[in-house]
Amino acid sequence: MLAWYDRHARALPWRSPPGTPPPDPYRVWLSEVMLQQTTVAAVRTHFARFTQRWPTVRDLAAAHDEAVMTAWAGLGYYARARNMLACARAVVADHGGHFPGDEQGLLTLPGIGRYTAAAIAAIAFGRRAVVVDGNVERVVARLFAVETPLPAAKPELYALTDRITPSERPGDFAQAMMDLGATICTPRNPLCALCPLDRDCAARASGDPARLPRKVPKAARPRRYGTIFWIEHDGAVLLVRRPDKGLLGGMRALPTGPWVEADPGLADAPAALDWRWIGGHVEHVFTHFALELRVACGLPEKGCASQLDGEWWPIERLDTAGLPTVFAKAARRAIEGEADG
DNA sequence: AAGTCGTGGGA
DNA sequence: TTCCCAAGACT
Repeated sequence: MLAWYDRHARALPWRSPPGTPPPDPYRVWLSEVMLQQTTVAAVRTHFARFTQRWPTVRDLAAAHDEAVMTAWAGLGYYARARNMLACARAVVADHGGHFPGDEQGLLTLPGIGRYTAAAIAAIAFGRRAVVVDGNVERVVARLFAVETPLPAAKPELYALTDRITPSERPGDFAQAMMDLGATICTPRNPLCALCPLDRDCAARASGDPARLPRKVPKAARPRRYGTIFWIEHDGAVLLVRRPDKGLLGGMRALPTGPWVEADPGLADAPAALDWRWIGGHVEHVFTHFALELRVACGLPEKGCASQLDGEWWPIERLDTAGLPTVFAKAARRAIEGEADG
């Protein structure tokens, strides 16, 4: 694996080349948190934005919550941003501005679980650690032809990964396994002819490696309905801040009621206005439900507008508000809908 | 310990 | 279109 990695490692902004000294732990940590359940392509821009604006963990710890949440907007899983900020502040307050170098210490920090602690320990500190992400699970399930379906197979896959993890260059080994999973041992149509583990792979020998890992079927995704309230006054639109806990927690948002099983219409309107429906609707898919939104447009009088709770944000600069994608879609729909009449 | 938590891209 | 998936953590 290490020989393969020396030749085929992906060059990524948060990495050092194979066999060279490890990168700054701050950059390793930042990239690992961003990469949780998120594609490399999506992380690139946000990683550059964060490291340019906050070059050290002390800079990030001193940042305003709002600035960090805005910079994170669009990446998804917003609890990561809140945990990331809490983690940076804990590193400064409790660890003198230096990340702990061992898994046990890393695990005590917010947003760092078993995978991330192992990855940081191996990649940033050269510690031997068992690094198991989705890629590694797939590679190892095939290598040993593990028939147990996920997620029940996780302990078994962890033990098998432990067995093949070397003490030398543990960070490069972990990244090699992940690169292999991302580029060769892919979920569908693995490129076995290019794989350095070709002759050792039990699934390859069986003739149908893509069959593994087995997985338990997922439940169907329910559909929910909601209304977005586009409240416009004097070239600005009313934005609110969502509560810290729960879906899209802590993010700036357009006013909306609960998202429920049947179309709520104007039931949760934040004010008694002469609402006008924008044509069409907005479709957005979350992890565990699909959402269908209609947009209601209201134009308050001056006296009424000043009483509404929230921020009046200039519509021309709405792209700087740090809206999660679902609200950015709704805003687009509202602006287009108004233009259509 | 199953459910919660985003988003965009590829097949 | 629809489904699946991507360097998981937290409760």
